[in-house]
Amino acid sequence: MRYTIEEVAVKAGVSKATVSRVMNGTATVSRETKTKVEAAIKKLNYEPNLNARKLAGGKGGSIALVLEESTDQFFSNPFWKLVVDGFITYAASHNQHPVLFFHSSQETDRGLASALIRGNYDAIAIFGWHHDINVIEKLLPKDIRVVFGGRQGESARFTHVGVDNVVGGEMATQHLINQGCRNIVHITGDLTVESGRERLQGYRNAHKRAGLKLKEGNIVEGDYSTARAEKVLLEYLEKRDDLDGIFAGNDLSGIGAISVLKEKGFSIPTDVKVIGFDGTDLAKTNSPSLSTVAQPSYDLGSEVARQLILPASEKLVNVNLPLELIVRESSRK
Amino acid sequence: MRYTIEEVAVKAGVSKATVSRVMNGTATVSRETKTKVEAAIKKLNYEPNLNARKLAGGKGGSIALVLEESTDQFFSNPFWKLVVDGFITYAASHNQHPVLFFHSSQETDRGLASALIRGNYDAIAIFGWHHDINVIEKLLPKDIRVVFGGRQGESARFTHVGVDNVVGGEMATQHLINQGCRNIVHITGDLTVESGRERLQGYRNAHKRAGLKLKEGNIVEGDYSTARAEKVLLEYLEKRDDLDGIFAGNDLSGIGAISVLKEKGFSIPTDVKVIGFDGTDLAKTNSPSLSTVAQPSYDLGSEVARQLILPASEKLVNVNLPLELIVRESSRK
DNA sequence: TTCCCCTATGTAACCGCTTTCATCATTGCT
DNA sequence: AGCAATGATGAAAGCGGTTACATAGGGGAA
Repeated sequence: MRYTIEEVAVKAGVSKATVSRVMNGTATVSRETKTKVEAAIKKLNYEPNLNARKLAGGKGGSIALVLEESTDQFFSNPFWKLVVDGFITYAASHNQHPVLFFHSSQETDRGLASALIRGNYDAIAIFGWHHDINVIEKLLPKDIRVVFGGRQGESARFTHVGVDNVVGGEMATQHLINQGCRNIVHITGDLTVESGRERLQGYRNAHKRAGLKLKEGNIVEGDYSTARAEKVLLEYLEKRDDLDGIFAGNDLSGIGAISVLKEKGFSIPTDVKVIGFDGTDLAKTNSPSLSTVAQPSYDLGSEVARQLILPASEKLVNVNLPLELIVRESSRK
Repeated sequence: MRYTIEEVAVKAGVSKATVSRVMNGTATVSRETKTKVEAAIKKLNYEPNLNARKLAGGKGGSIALVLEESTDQFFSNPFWKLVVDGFITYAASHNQHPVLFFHSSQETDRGLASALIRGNYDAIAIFGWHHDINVIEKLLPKDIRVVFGGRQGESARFTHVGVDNVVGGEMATQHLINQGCRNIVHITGDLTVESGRERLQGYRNAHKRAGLKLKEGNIVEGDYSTARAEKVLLEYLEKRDDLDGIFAGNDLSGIGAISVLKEKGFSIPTDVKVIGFDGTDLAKTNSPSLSTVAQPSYDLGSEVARQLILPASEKLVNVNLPLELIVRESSRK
């Protein structure tokens, strides 16, 4: 059976209270007593009962990572692998064993909130949330720390770690313009998601700044998937074929675009230059290799984890991570 | 603030005990009282405190899915997506919101066990475990149900849901033999994992049954990844090139094998026939499409979830799911 | 009617931990 | 030497549930 704090106390010849103090470092305990208690803990292989601890008001040292993504997107986009890696690795190095939640769209927000509440985590990271942030704000107890990943938060209560997708969209578009493109198609990301809308905004901004007129017809709506990008680009090409550049909402879409272009006999980058977004390995290994605006995905994960684990006293602030333009074959002059 | 059982009791005009009984259905309660209590619960939007409940000995209704896979493998192999999908979907349809654990190899087994213990789940599914099953057996309290996925268990205490990998290996190899292959290379899976060893055994069995002599040199060790398959096959081809069939440990490896073969000028399936394992979409969309021994991945996930959720009174039994030979271009005559 | 059993519900103990409050021994100052 | 401040520790009261045990009606059999 599992030992309890009582047994540790007896073994160490002290009271439960003292054992608790030693474990949590919440009060001064003499060196001597501390040593005794620690020895007892180790000898008994004692694991505190988290339920009891949390019930009594203590922190449990458990954190959760919520992924509001279809499993399709999640598994097909290497971006997520890096984020998760960064998150888990950072957490592990701080002795935390994070738990993952998938929030499939079939479920209600309340369902998720309910699961999170019941799970009683100290801190929760949420990636890809594209609902009303209020749902979370209302449903979760105030003492649970929440950090949003990859999103520009508008909440006073929660912080976020992300990238400036507007700037990213500008970088990508500007690059194509610099390379001589004048008729750039944007295969958007998922426009129900903030990042998708922001990258589109960047695309608009770059046109304005360069004094280029933007044809609304050049904006075709994707959803971050390869299949969808291929489909919408094909539809686009049925109507016009004078494009000379494509800014795809992410690498997956960019790869889809390239495969369609190749199939249709366009030469890349001579006829059409293409750039993606995310900076995944897929872009690197694609043929031709795909230029991209790279997000520090791994760092995104680890920074979020860092914020989650920071002591409660620490004041959190929003963090914007840098983007990097990576030029490869698909957009060379 | 969150309401407690006490407040529900007051609101309903009954005692805490009765509220508890209504929630858990652990004793007979009159229709009338039951209705009152349920109304109170609904009106207050009451969510029981899981910690308190579990502390008091109740079941919490939380289940965990542990994935003992490198995130690399996990994200690159669509097999896992289906398993997770099946698991989550089944659980969701039974009002369970499962939690995922990644067990990165950096951590100690104890670390995982410790996290699991602390998390206090009612039931735990473990996929891809390739350590001593005893670790789990020793560390986890006896009242936690554990089901292993994709593994032939040898434990009296735990059940498993999986496929017969030996038979699968035989099916694949036998198929190639039927197609006329006489010099079949086996790019093994990860031999540190049971499934890898079993598929290899099937490969051996098929040779024996067919009365074919097996060249040990034809067994090249992969690790279920595409990259590794390409590497070891290239090494193999440097020495001999008279092979006429390849049984790859999984689809990922099969795809790697095909790309190497194509590059080296072999024609598929004319010169060399190839078959993979798993039945992922990757096999279907590959060019040429890859024959495979399909696992019911989705069902694997959902069956494990089903076992996890079954009432405690139910006696669990090991389940072997059927495999299916799918013949595609890569192994046609 | 009386006794017994069964149903419906309340009372209170307990799960394992944290934390407030009280106690006691020191230590430092005046 | 006397007293306050300080440090170390124990006792006990919860935290929000579950459940064993007790109690109070009601109905049927004797």
